[in-house]
Amino acid sequence: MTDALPPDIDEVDRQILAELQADGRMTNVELARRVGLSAPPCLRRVRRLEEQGVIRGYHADLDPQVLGWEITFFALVGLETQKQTVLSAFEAMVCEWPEVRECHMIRGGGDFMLRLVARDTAHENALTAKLTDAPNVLRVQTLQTIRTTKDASGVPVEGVPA
Amino acid sequence: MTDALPPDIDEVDRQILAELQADGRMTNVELARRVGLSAPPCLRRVRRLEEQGVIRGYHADLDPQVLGWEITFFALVGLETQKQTVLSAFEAMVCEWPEVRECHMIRGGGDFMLRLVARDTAHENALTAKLTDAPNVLRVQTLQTIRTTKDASGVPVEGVPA
DNA sequence: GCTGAAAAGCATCGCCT
DNA sequence: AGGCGATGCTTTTCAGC
Repeated sequence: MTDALPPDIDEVDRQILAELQADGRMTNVELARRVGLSAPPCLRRVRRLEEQGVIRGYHADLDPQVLGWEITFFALVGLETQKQTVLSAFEAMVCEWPEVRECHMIRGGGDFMLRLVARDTAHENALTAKLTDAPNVLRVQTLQTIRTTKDASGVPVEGVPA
Repeated sequence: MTDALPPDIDEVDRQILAELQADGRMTNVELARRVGLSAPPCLRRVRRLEEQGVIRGYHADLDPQVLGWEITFFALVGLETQKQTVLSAFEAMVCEWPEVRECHMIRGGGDFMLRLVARDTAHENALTAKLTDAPNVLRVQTLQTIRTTKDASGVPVEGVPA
């Protein structure tokens, strides 16, 4: 019933991760209280999880719309070849665009899934055109987000029943 | 050259947002130093941004693989109807699955884009089957992530040239 | 709206169990 | 490994500008 995890992460570590994923600015004293430890060992565990790379960082979660990003959309991009140099060049290009927030290679090469933000429809169209006109791009399918019901950027901390 | 933003967010606020998006656990003293303020007004600005909803929260960023989530994939789900009750029921169902991390309605109804995590291929297949067999689901297309080049969950804080 | 000082609370270290 | 106590820093409030 228990998962064998590569670095030894026990139940207390999981609780710590769940708490910090929910509130990354929680004080160590409060965190220690919640997991039933005193402050020093709790902090030692957090530092260890950071050093091990289990915790990769802490980020403020900002509202895109308030900052002027009215539109979130996805783009499925197909390239003309699967040549490694072409794939890498495409990745390098889109990673430099600030509107591109995520870039995932899918299905073994030649296809990418991007998540982008845009200020308005005109901006979205301009970005789509920029993608379509980029070197070696064969097709671009955009999927515009109408509404988002769940947006949990993190991962489940507990193992779940399959 | 300057954007007119709904709640009055000035250049210092933007700097604060950029810093906290990059490091959500930065101390207020360090943040104040970086934006060229003393600690008290800096803290007041952060609190105001939190109350206004510009900052929605702070989260630890965890490594999915270390926690046993080897696979991230997207699922494009088409429903049989666009009836509001059916759409809401589908959303409510998938939002309860812990493996579903994001749920976006796309293209005006009837279609959803999900981001999911799975422990292994068997788990992924089980999840896909569970989606396919769910009420009113017409088709499911899964897009498995091979590698991720950029994964910036946040948004650009500066306006960008269109 | 900012600065500066002061009080309360927190992070962090060394040592002990 | 976890807990206790001490120290220095941080947060937070409150006058005063």
